[in-house]
Amino acid sequence: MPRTRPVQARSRDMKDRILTATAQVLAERGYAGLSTNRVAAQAGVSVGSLYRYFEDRTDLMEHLRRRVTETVVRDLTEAMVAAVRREPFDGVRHVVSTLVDALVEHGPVVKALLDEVPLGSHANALPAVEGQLGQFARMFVAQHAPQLPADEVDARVYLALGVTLNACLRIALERPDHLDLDRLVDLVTGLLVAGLTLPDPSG
Amino acid sequence: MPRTRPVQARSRDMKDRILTATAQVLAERGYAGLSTNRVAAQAGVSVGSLYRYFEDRTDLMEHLRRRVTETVVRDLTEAMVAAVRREPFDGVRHVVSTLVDALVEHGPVVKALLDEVPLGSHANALPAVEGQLGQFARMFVAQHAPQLPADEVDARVYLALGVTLNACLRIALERPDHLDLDRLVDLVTGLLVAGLTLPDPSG
Amino acid sequence: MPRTRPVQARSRDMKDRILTATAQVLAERGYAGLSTNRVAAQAGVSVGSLYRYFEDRTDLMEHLRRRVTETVVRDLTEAMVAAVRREPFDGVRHVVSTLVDALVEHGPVVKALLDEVPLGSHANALPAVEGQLGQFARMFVAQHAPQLPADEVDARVYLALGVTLNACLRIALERPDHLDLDRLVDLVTGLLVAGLTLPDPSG
Amino acid sequence: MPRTRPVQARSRDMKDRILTATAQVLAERGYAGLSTNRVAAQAGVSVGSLYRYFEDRTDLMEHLRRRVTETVVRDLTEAMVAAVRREPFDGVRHVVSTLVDALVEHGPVVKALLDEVPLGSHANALPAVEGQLGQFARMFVAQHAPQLPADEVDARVYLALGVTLNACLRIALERPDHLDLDRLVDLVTGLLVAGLTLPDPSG
DNA sequence: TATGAATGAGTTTTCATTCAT
DNA sequence: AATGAATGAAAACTCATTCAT
Repeated sequence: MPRTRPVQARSRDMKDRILTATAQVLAERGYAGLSTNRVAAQAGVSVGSLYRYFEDRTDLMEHLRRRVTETVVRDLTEAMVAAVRREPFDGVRHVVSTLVDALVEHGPVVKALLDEVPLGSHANALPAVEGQLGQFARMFVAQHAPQLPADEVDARVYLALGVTLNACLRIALERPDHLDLDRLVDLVTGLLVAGLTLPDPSG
Repeated sequence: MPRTRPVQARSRDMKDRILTATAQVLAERGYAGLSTNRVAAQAGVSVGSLYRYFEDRTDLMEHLRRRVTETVVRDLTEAMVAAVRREPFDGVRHVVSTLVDALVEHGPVVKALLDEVPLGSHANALPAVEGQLGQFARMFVAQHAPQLPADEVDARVYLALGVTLNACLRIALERPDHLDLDRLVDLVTGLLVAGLTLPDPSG
Repeated sequence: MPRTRPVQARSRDMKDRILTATAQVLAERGYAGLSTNRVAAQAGVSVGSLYRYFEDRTDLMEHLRRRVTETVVRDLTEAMVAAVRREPFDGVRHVVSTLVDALVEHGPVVKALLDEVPLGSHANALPAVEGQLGQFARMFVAQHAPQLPADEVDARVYLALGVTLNACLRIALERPDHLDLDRLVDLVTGLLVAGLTLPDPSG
Repeated sequence: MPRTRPVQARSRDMKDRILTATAQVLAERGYAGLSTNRVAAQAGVSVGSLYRYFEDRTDLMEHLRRRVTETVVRDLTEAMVAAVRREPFDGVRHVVSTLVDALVEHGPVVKALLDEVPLGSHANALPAVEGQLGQFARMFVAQHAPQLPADEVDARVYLALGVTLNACLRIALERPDHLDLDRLVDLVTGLLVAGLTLPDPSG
């Protein structure tokens, strides 16, 4: 019976520990208050170790992004599977609602990720999430508005992604108390469905 | 005939020069690469001068934001005035299109402004713009969907703002070449109109 | 009748104005809060002018010191003249009391002067005052302890100066409320008289 | 046999090195010429390191003060213990002499410490020393002038402290060559004894 | 592998001083 | 003479990154 686990496992532990610490520091002191030294301290690990497991401050953020993304994508995938068995509106609503929940859960980290992205529009702060959503949108269009030409679909999906992700972020991270979360989710759902399926408004 | 312009004019020049330099640095090296020294150098001015004209790094950003905001709001206001004389869809489209154009014009600065805001969703990086848009949305609802209850209006406007601003940002700053700008503007317009006027989807 | 006063007079006015402003700034914001720009502003004068009338920050302080010194020395001289007509103890007490009063009057400026002096012991922050006191001490010794040898007198005067000036500063600037000013002045007087006249303690 | 000393020892070395460098810079360029960068350079250490070992510029000065204070207080305590076994005058003289010696040893640092204190009278630049002296003065009064009322004792001790400390500083740091150190110590001793024990001069 | 002391370039900000007008 | 905009050296402090142990 080995007293030590295989190297890869321990390495995974360290990475996880450091990523978790990063998320904590982010939650407690914001992106501006993040420093590699602080992360290492929070993880109960030396800075040196942090640099053994991550190239770089950038690399660290990249991994954290990946980690969050993976969870959200997993949730989203599940929701998408469940969605196909429901009525169109209910299905979309389920996906939107799942996304909002996932974003709420990772609130501070997501915020930090957004701040870290040096781009104006933050839709692609979570590129994988966006990809997953895109897939869903395409499926939805194929099923409920099959008559749309390919480039029209591209344009609509492009917008729908940004709109949905941004709306969900707003709802998850900034919703004023007097607005009902469920109602907002309803509205986003309606918007998304309309945006994807409405006949060409300019036609 | 005086060889020197009045003090106030020169002072305005300096402020402008520094703000312009800030925008340039922002465009070239991003918000992370911005420093008071760099701005001063770019403006061909001493750091000391920068601090004569601006309280603070914060103050500098605030002024820059104001500068951009003012232009955009001015354009927007004009567009809103013109909009009331048109058909609903055309009016909205005009407003959206104007917003996109204004954002294109100030691209890099807007990006930097967005990055500077430590919030996840960047809808309110340009609060005045958002306010102006909100006003427009409320007017539109009052005119075309007067039957909606007050809190429903609140929720729809809240979402519409985020959605529109975000969509316009995406279009202005990140649009992939293969997507047609005008088509995207059409879509956003459609989305906005639908979002604001569609009968209660859950009802 | 000339509308303008002679140059020298106006120059004196400016100097005075600036020195007064310096004292004010000192009183309001302490030595650390003093800056040439601030002084100029307070005087309602440009920095340029300040540098026309004073070489230097140092020069400015030097002049301020001189100004305070002169007032204190004037008061002290008067007191000394009055002192010779009194009983020894009363005379000394009058001088000490006058010194304390003068220091109280110029409190903040004196403090700043002390802080500005790069020497540990502050006895000679006000060299002229010290000189004046020294003269008085020597007269007093000559009259009341004529038997002391010259070098003994030197030593006693040297100490008496420091002791007296320091004690008066303490009394004027730092006296805790529960200690009676008059009583402290009595004690200093006693100390001074004793220090100057007591027979050689080691002898 | 370990080639490296334990961490704590090395850490102590660094602190010491930096404090020593601080004292050197102080001695060479005065308090005004002190800067964290300069200290680090003098210590042959990076600024970063300085900030690893000291919170702050303030913290650095505080530690330096503590360091000096501790030595002086230690010497003083020893002297006080020895003093009780001697004749009154001899005992006091021993204490005074010890104080002067200690101040001579730490000359430049003490000067800087005095300059750092933003107060006019510098008696309490070394609060612990003053405290220690105060204790001694009270003991002395209790033993040799027990008839004095409490508030009179307060006033006398208050003055005695300032006077003694200031006189010792003068002797240690500024004594002109032609005055004999021992003679001055005698005089201060006499003054101190007289000041503490003389019957009420105003009575 | 892990550690964490050490580094030093870089940041924001202040202020004495100059000089063109 | 007077002005005050402009200067730029210098200060305190931070933090990503390295490397000897």
